[in-house]
Amino acid sequence: MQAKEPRAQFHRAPADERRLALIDACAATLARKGVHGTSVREICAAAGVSPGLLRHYFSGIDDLVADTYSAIGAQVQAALNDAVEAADPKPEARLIAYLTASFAPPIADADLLSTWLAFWSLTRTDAKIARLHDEIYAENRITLERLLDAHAPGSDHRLTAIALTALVDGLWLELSLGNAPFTPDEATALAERWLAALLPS
Amino acid sequence: MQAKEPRAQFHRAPADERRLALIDACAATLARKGVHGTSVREICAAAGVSPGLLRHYFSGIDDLVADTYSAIGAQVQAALNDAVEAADPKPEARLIAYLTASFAPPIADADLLSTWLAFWSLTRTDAKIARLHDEIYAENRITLERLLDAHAPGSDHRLTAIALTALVDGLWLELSLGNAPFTPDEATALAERWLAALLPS
DNA sequence: TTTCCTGTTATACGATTGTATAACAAGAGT
DNA sequence: ACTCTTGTTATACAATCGTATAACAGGAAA
Repeated sequence: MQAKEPRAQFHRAPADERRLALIDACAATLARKGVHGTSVREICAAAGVSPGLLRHYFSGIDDLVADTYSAIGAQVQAALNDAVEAADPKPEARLIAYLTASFAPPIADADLLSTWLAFWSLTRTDAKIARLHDEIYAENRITLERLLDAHAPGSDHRLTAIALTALVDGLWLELSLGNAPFTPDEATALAERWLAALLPS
Repeated sequence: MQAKEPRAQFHRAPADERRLALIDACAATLARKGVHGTSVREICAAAGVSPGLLRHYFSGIDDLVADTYSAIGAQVQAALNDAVEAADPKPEARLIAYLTASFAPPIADADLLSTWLAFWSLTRTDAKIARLHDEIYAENRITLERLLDAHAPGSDHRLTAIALTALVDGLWLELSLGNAPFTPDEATALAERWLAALLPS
């Protein structure tokens, strides 16, 4: 004799809010459980919602993951821009703020890296994710080139921006992966030193 | 009426050979199908072997993935060392060869990156993988520091090695992800230029 | 208070997952 | 030619996957 379970109580949320909750839950699950452990049921459990609801807001789990990439990418850009605006208005200070923001929260974060790795690995198999990647990185590069130009006008900063992006990404990666053989402060010092060496003012 | 399938022919391979075949198949599957698409059956199909055989050589799929990380890590180190030995014996040439080998095959390779991303993402969830990561990166850093010391003896190259590793990793990453806004030659030129700027000879 | 829309839950489905088990056969040793 | 070990296949299993469907109930509108 099975006692029939009473249907769980629930709250009707505005569409935007629920979509966002699912996106957050997706990012959190990607971070904590990895690609392998991220399933519809796991995401919905993290969002405190029944498994079926995912497909009421997204056409499928792949669609949700893509939207999560979009959202996280925008969050990162926003955090970087915030760091720039919070800095001393001198072009050099703004530039350094942009570069070194990656070595402090919320950018230097193990959870963020984990989700980011998931997106990178999907780049090969998912065309939509690949397009998002190109967009996000192009925007990042343009922003950096603009800051470089404000600091040292006139010359072409394409390759400098590429190299600085690579340096920052590499440092951010090891830092967020954990057990890095250097501190965030050392990473910041490195970025400043390399910038000075390559852009004599 | 189902006609009984005749049992497939098979070849009895030496243990080492079959283990290696499974490891290669695991790497290839990780690269082509991503973490999500890498299953016991998929790996064994790639190895041309029945699904059950995996557990005759490995305690499970996680064990195989860890061994694959070991093997791929060793292959990468070997390729880097080969590049160094093939270079002009001058310390500077050896150092540059080590740094720029990442921008040419077999290191700059989309498949290699895909498997590497899988390993990175497992770092969070799998303790064995995390330990392997630390070992591989420590070895890489020590090698680089040694090459730096041969080129410019006396000073402490810890932070220089860290920064160069980050730069190279970042460039390698974008290059192998595809659609990079720079060529392998430009990456090589960048590494040389930055090295010269930071290590005046 | 009642109605009614629809956001939400619950359940079911076939496909696929990792692993366990037993039958088979390849090929070396005799 | 025969035996015997064991590498290999085939099959089965419970668990979990993504998705489809229908019943339920929250809560704004009337």
